[in-house]
Amino acid sequence: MTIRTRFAPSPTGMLHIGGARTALFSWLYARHHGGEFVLRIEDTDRQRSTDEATQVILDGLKWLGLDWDTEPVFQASRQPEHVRAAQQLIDKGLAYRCYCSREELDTMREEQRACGKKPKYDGRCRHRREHPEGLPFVVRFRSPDEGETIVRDMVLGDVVFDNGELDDLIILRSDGSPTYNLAVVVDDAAMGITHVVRGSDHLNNTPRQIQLYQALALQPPVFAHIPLIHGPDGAKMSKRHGAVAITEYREAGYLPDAVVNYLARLGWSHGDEEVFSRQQLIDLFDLEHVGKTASRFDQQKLDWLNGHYLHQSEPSALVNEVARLLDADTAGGPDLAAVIASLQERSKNIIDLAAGACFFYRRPVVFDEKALKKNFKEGTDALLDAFVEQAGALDEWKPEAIHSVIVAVCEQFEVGMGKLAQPIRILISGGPVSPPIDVTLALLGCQETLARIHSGRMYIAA
RNA sequence: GCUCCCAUCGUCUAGUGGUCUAGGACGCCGCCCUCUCACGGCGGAAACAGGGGUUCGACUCCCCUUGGGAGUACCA
Repeated sequence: MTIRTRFAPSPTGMLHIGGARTALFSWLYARHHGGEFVLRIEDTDRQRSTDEATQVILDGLKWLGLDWDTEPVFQASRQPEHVRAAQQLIDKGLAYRCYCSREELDTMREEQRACGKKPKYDGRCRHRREHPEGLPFVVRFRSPDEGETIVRDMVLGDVVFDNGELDDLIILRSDGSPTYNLAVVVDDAAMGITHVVRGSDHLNNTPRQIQLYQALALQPPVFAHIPLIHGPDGAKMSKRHGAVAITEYREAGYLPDAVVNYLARLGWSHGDEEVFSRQQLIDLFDLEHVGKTASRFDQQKLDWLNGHYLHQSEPSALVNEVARLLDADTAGGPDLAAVIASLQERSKNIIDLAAGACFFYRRPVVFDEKALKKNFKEGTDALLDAFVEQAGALDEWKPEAIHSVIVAVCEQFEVGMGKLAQPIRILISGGPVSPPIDVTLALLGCQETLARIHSGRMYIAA
């Protein structure tokens, strides 16, 4: 049997890190087993679904590299199927029309809550015979009163629910549209989904869905409820709790491979290992090693992993993203890939890279006051004069040659390299931080270096 | 409130009755390297929530307590 998993987000909110991990685990499970991974947009709530959210889901998955196998299914388009299933249940006497108003239901629940009981529909329309003309109604599933329903979960093991706890849920709204539990069952069955991997916030729905599978005489899939990712405060990820659209991570300078690796390790593990390529993840991933405990989102570890992947990247592979986030025109300046190479090991994301690259393409207009004060002392001018003279006479403007000049000048004046390197660095970049000074100057070019040193000294003197 | 889930360093986790004086990673602290910032190297502090059982022996199995989380919609 071919394994087929799906990711079924609702486009009512942005796809965040939690949803992205659910998609990742689902995708990994399918890819590991050589199966298929499909996408279904659960847009049956027409009021709250937005095209923007749908776009974030699609863009986010593409960015992460989680490819899906067939055209995405928009659930709303399958409404006729859902209605047909509901009718089938009515015909079998397993569903019925309920004419209770929202107000009536609200009061009922309030009363139950007041008595300390779990709010449940009491089934007052179950045995109603007459069908009043023109009165709005919903369709409810007649759920069994006796016995228990067992969810056999690949992550959590067997979870037993007492059927008495489950009330008659609405499967068709008064406008005739299907609700989640009906649609998800009908569609998962129709799409041939073999394994449902989803967040454990859905665990409580699962016994209801299993009952629907049984009522519709359909084969239920295997379930795997993965623990949720909580925000740094320990609460569920939501718009309110620091949940950021997954696409924001791209803007913040993260690499998709790093995000994927981080997300995979949140809940899943493989011994002591931390770093996994995409292919290793596909080869090694399994549901057996997914833990049961919820985890917190740890930005620092993501940052570390991102740095790791950034350091390992080919500079040329980073050019486009850096250019996209760089606030300067690179035309006429040093080769961006070479600049990136010089900056890589001291950056942990694309934003750092872009920020560090900026001065290569734009002359500094202001100079860091603190750095100036700290590094420009009495002897500095003499050092700079000597450097300018000797560097200007160089036949070859290469790091080694530049390095030799700096060393020679410092030896001549019997001072450490920092006495000269720092003033130069500040003059050419505006601040006290850059790649190694010889590499930086080589990249900048002889003419530009000397021009900046000159104009910088003029500015400071003024 | 009720139902369900969960419980190892601050965080992510390894650990499936003895190999645990509990391992790794991030972060943190110290040292080294050093032209800045980083990278890197070395070292360190840091956890089995509590209480009962079961067992010759519990981090590992069972129960209770406590703590955390989810659900409880004509949302998904």
